[in-house]
Amino acid sequence: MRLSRYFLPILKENPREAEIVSHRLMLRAGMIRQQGQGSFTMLPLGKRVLDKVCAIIREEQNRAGALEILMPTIQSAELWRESGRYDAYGKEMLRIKDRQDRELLYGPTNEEMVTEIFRSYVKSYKDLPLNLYHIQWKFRDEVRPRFGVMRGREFLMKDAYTFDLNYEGAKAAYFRMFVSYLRTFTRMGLKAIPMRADTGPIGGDLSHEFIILAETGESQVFCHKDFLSLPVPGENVNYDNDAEIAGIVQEWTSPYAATDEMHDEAAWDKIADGERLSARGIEVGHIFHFGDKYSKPMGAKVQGPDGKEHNVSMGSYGIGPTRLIAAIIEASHDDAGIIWPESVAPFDIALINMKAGDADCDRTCEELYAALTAAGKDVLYDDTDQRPGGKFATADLIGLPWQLIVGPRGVAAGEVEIKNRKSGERETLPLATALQRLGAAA
RNA sequence: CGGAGUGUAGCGCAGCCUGGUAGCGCACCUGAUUUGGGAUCAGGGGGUCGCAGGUUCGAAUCCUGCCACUCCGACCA
Repeated sequence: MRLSRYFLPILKENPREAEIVSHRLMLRAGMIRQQGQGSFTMLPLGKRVLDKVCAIIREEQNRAGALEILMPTIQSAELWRESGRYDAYGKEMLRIKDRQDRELLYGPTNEEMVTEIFRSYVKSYKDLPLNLYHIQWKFRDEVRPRFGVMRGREFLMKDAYTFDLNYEGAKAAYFRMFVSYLRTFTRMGLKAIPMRADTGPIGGDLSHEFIILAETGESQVFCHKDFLSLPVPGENVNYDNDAEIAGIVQEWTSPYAATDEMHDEAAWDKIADGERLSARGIEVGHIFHFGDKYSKPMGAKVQGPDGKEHNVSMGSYGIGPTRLIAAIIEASHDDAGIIWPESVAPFDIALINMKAGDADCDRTCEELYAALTAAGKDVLYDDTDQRPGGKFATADLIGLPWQLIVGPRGVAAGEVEIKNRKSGERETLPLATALQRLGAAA
């Protein structure tokens, strides 16, 4: 992509309304446009990051056996009356009426709808387990939206819903999502720590929040240092092997970890001083087993091997992609701007032409652009006639992992410079070597 | 929903107290000189001063009501 043809409305100054760093940087880097309280347009750069984040989520959901669907945003009040939640859900639910005066709502979540889908097709235990997920916009009329996309009113959400014959099956399904989440967040360059969450009236111990550590996190968290070095399962993890999956979950739930709501001072005190990690965290995912909470009132039953009908045992598993983007920035930035992990960077490389209009610089840049693009790299080519300082500042701000800098002095010597955004290291290299370094055959 | 605050050009702000018809920096357009870490000079365009009433000869400025947004709290992915 040529910057001269791109839409990248960067801001030099901090917008007044943005307090936290991710909100500031997303606005400054031209990723988002606020359209109202807690609602945002994803501009081209932001959309690219969102797509990368969603792609990783999809790959890991699919790998763990979940099947993607897409449910509507507008739901019928009828459905919610079946579960009893139409009245129970508070003012956060946006209730609307259509022209026939039918009562509708903009979905804050989809348990009822997915349960309705399930019950109308699935009648036998032989069709289980089943895991359906979707990535869809949700609306919650939050009392107080804040922190940019971190707590919006309209936000994108990945929700998976599992259906199993009994608790044992549901637990295995829960574990698969647990492991899938470990892989998902790791692939985004995040260290996510699963922490026991409050299960409320449902009870049990099958609810975890996945928290990433960031200085600006909204909640206080406590955990054992061991989490920082626990191995994350690789691509070859076998989701069909319940014992293997359970073993991983066992390993990841053994050390102490709790948010301040679930904090247990007694257990905390037993950990040696040097082993404790007390930090701020951001919740990026939440998994929850809720048994027959919806299947029972809504009649989602299957016939078991015993010939009897069983209410299916369910769970739901959320990840907020829009929130994740902000969380990644909170965890990875410096004074100059964002530092994208390679897996979610909107482009892989910023190709900077230091002197657009100079025949040698232009030609060299075109060659590099063509070679890198041919090698499958996403390149943002700064072909504008801005001054070098401005180009560097922009490149640092939008945080692409690599900068490939082409200036008249280097070009005359057959050399270009590459800079790693994260480490700040720069190297002057012959063209061919630079290409190799950036993953394109020379 | 309680408390605090802010709305003046695309962004950041001054002007308001003490009323006289709007200004600064950045950004934008034209031209010239520049070009390795946010250039310089000259010229130029852009504003129903959040909205609606009121006071006044005259309102960005004073008064009333409303709206929007931000921050703190209770709540939440």
